[in-house]
Amino acid sequence: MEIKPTESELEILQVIWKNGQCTVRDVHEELSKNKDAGYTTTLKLMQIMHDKGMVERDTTSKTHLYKALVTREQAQQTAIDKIISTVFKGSTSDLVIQALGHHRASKDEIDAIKDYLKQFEGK
Amino acid sequence: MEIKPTESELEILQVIWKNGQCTVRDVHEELSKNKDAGYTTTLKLMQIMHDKGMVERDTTSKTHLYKALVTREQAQQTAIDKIISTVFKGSTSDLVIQALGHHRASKDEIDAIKDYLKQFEGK
DNA sequence: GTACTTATACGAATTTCTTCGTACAAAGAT
DNA sequence: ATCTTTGTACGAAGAAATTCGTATAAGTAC
Repeated sequence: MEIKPTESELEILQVIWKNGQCTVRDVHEELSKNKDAGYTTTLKLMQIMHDKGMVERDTTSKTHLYKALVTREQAQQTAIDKIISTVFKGSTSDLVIQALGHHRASKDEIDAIKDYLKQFEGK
Repeated sequence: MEIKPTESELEILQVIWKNGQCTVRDVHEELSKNKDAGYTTTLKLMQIMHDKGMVERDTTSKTHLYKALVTREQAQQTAIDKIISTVFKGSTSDLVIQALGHHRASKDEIDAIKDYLKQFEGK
């Protein structure tokens, strides 16, 4: 099964990922901070996401509760796969170096990466 | 100015980046290997890209020659920016670690990254 | 020169994504 | 009980991206 959230769906997923579970209103309030769209727009999108199997919902009470079925990790993986193949000629290291070059990471982040790389030492 | 090639535009840019310059037919032949679309579809897309200023073309002879105006590096940067903000909560190191985790890089690649990180040593 | 192939131009249909209006049901307030 | 608020459902308009058909001009082969 394909996991390819659209731009708007990703915005919504971010909110759900952060909160664990959300009502349409929760999501809408959050999105309203940065852009303005009508409430029913958010509702409709979330319904479509449900149709696509991206989220599940608890309809016990009138106000439905949504949870993500697509994990952030899955979405990350899909996103990375896509850009590695479309703009990085398949090269992971190109991606890594480009990422580090333009988004100056903090010392902690650099350290985390160095630690991570240590596991490849002996190989 | 915004640089945001669509999915199809990226496929085309890849071919142009690889070859330096291309005719519509060059691009179309290449794309045909992996997907099937009509020749005029590719043509139309390239014309649109030209309208958008993504490519330039030499129309001296009947068969036009296209070159990219958007560089691969620009596209890479745009792509990274986007996924860092949409799925990586703004964390560059998360992206790097996730990338390294799932796309096992070769030893050379790992070394390249380590070298790259050395420049942050003293800081 | 005539027929055939190869190009570009471009309008328009299709598809996908986004946005919104309207209808209506349920819950809450008075 | 009725009015107001808050919620879902859903059709459909709008916008953006993709696809293709047809017209037509420029080369190529004979």
